[in-house]
Amino acid sequence: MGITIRDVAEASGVSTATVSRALRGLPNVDERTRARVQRIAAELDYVISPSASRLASGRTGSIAVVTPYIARWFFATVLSGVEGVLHTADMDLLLTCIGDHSNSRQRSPVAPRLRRRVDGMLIIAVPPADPQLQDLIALDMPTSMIGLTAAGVPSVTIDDVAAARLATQHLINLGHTRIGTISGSPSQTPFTAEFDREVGFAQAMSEANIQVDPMLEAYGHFSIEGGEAAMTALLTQAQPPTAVFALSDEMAFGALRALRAHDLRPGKDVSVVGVDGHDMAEHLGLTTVVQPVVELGRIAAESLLAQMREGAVPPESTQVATQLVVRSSTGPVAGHRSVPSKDGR
Amino acid sequence: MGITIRDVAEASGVSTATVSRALRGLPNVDERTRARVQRIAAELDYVISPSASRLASGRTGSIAVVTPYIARWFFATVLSGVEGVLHTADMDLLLTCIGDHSNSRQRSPVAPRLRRRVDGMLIIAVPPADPQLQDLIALDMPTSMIGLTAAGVPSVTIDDVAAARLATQHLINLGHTRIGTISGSPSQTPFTAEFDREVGFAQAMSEANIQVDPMLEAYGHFSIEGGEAAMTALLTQAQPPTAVFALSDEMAFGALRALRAHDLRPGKDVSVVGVDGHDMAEHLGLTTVVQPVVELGRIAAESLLAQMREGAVPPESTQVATQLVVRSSTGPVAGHRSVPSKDGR
DNA sequence: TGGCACCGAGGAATCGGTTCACGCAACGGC
DNA sequence: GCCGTTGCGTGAACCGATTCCTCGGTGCCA
Repeated sequence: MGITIRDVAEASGVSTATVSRALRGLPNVDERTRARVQRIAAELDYVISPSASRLASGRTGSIAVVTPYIARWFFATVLSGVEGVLHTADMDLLLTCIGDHSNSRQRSPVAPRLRRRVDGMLIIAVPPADPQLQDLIALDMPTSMIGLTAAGVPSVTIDDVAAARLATQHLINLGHTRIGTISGSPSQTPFTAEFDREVGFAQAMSEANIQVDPMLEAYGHFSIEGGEAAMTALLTQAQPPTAVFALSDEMAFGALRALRAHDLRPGKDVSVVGVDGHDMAEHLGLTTVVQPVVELGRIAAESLLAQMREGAVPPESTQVATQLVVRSSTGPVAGHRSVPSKDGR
Repeated sequence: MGITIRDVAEASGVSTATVSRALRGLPNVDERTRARVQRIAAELDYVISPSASRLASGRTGSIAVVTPYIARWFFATVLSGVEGVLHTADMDLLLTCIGDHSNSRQRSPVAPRLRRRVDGMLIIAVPPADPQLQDLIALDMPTSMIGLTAAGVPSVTIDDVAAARLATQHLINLGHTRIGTISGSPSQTPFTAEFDREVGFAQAMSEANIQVDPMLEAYGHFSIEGGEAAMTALLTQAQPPTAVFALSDEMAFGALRALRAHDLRPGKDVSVVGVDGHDMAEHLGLTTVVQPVVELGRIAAESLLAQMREGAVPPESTQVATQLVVRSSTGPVAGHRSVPSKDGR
């Protein structure tokens, strides 16, 4: 029922070898012959069989995207950037969710499923400690990572340390000194970003000679609910912070909600800054350090394709610039006259 | 360099035919033989070549997911449900973004790319008028649709008419009569859901003998910004509505924001209800009709797999129940004593 | 004019499984 | 004792491209 290359070859009066070369734009085909073959293939509505092509050539023409979550904003947004590039490059995108640590046992390991099945891999922000990560890297195929670094693997990230410093310095510039943090979780396997953002915060604080008060550190597990609970915990202290740095926008959203529940005005009574540039940040008036998430996906995909094309390994890592966007959730500490800020770029 | 089935056959002292059957759990293999083959395959770290298997069997073991958006909440959430099922069924998930109407010209048509490449298709809420949709259906392969119906194709949806009625009746029960709507757009290619939700609204209004005021209809293009603009337009009328039904949660978010900008309290001065059950709805206190989005994806994927397994076509369409969740964004109209509501289920 | 490089093209081996058609042995029923 | 099953297996023909090797012809240069 399917038209094969042989049908096209017969109809064009050439060999299958020539048809193959003609349709793929390879050299050693007369342009008139090529045109004829293309026309006849179109007339016959011929579609190449990917399976046969893959078997014969050894190339699969597909890329696996491995991610711990699909529906979460950051991951879905990166994915859309990746998809655009792969679509244009005419590559198949195999989506594989590795699951987070909590349910990864229920999921069959993904590495074996990828062997012989794809030509390359894109890995999105899998926690470095995830046991599956090593298996993936051990597959030893062209790979590019997003929001995650590993020795010997090209990656695309933002400078999380710098981003956190930017956010923290913004609060400091506004006169805040009692600055709380909402980070992920003390024990669980952290994302790379989590660790770096904590470092950036500490750096900014120490540069400004402000002592970090361990009482002002709360954990929000990178979720909205977690952020809300963390902020509530901070607010109910004897000496609550005047400003809070949330390691992610989603936790910052929760923090804003907690403020409202306590009848406190964001940016007036308590300032909140996040990191990510979540879609909703604008609509909630959240000051945040924006990272170009779609771009992250695009760049990583391009880098992977380049890697596969040449064999010349691209630069180990790319870092993408971030930008502080000030909105209403941050403001000067009561009684402080703000220094005209030159944040962002 | 790769281990082939022949290597396994030699090492086990059987033919490749037997190895093939043994590893795939087919009958006509002695259990002792099967165990031995499995052990040796494992020892050799043998991985079947999907390309060869596909070519020989004619089955690809993969499913295409076709969607207009990847990063938007509804689509990403459906996708995560789909992925879970396909992962468990050991099927490859080929992600293809068809693009929305505005940029679909830049994108190469997806239908030809899918031919001979997948065993089935899942189509997520593509607007029925999208020209690509016909090409996809014409591929004539097992298909299941989500949030979209078409003659002869099994689909999974919510009852959008009922959902809209539920939302509208809730407002009516609270005593509102001047009820505005924020729908998508008057001219553009609508989603199925858009049309049905408008119908449901009209039904509920006419059942309650309330005249629909065409001045109270605004367009929000299913985006937050659009919803904000639409609500602003409604508020600046001579006789603004006391309640607004937004056809999607995202537009409702924009509406809430517009309220805040006008110093109006949601649920007190103006009530807002949405449809979707967006993650953020809870955190913004939005009353909404919740649809089980992950479930939608799961059911559709299961239905597709069933369709492929048997050949017995499953029921044309599944409709999933929705639930009204009342939060703070809706409240009785000023001076009205609410009837104890029995909404939702 | 002989030699050489190059272009366009064909023949056929190959990729690595799947599956059809059949072979062989043991077994049970009559 | 013969025959039809049933259970296990094998051999070999595909599946539909890709690609290496070969080959005739042509134009160019010495």
